[in-house]
Amino acid sequence: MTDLHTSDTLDALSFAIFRVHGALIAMGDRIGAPYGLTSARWQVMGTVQLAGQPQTVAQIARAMGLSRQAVQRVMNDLEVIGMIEMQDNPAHKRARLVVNSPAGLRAYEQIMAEWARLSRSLMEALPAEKLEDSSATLDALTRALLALGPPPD
Amino acid sequence: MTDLHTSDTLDALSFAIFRVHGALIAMGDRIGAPYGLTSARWQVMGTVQLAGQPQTVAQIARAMGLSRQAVQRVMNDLEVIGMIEMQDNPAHKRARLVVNSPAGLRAYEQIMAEWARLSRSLMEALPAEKLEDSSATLDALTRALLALGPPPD
DNA sequence: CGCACATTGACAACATGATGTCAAATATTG
DNA sequence: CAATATTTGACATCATGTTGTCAATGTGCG
Repeated sequence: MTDLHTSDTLDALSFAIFRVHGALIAMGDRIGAPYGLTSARWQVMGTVQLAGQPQTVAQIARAMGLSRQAVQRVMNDLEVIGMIEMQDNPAHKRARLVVNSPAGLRAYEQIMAEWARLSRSLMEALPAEKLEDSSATLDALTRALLALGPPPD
Repeated sequence: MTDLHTSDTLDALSFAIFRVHGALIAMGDRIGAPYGLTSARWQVMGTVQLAGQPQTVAQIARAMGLSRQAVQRVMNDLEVIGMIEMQDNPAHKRARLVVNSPAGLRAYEQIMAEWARLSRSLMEALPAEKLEDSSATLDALTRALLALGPPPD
């Protein structure tokens, strides 16, 4: 009857992406809550940690694929609650460098430990191969979407 | 050295989900823009349309996996710009029924036509089978996440 | 029937992200 | 070296989503 080779599959995948995105954010908020952190906040801290050295806000934003301003605001909040610290940048008077504070690092590590526990639970039900295939497919879709409509800035 | 069977794959998939979610939203905003609509707005309209009959805001929210309040606000905006209309609900004095207005339906259909065009482009580069597999995997992940931490409300 | 319970719309406060603008700092180029 | 372009932080505005609360409306059960 209807043409099963057109957009139905992509519609379904889009729906699935929206739903799983929401579920991931909710889970991230839950495991960060005991430390006063949210998904957005500890993801930023994770990007700082992953870099291995102090980063500027703009560098972190690029690594996360977010706007500079969005990361800047989260970072300001994190500094207020003492989770990160700003260091002077010898190479740039305005662009200070972000590092996780000792307290921030402790919180982040506990969150990562909890996330690792949850990951193991989740992966008991989901074959690693399927997750890897999905990653590859979603990345390909992302590239195709960006190719059709490049983001500004 | 490190255990490659733990959370790395899920970490990578999570990143991929965040990125593709952002790219989908951006694309949806682009194709809705000529009609004064955004991703969120025409997705709500699409959910109304898909239902096949007038829906309450709460029904639409449940179908989309969003909070009642988020959908309500978007719906109010859509009513202001004449894209949807509210009908009295004989079964409930407060919970009026939403339908797409003639103008709203025209806009939605044009957006869907454009989305179908884009879908076909995208699917030329992405095998339908991989998209279907991803949908299934993401849905399984969503269910597993919800099982670990049921959403409130 | 009548009362506890769930659903619903309305409103408020907040978190997150995008976008736009400006001035300062830095990089590039002629 | 000097003019121009880019990068960056700061600030504002807006769209979207969450959570919480309240009163109005329905539902179901004794």
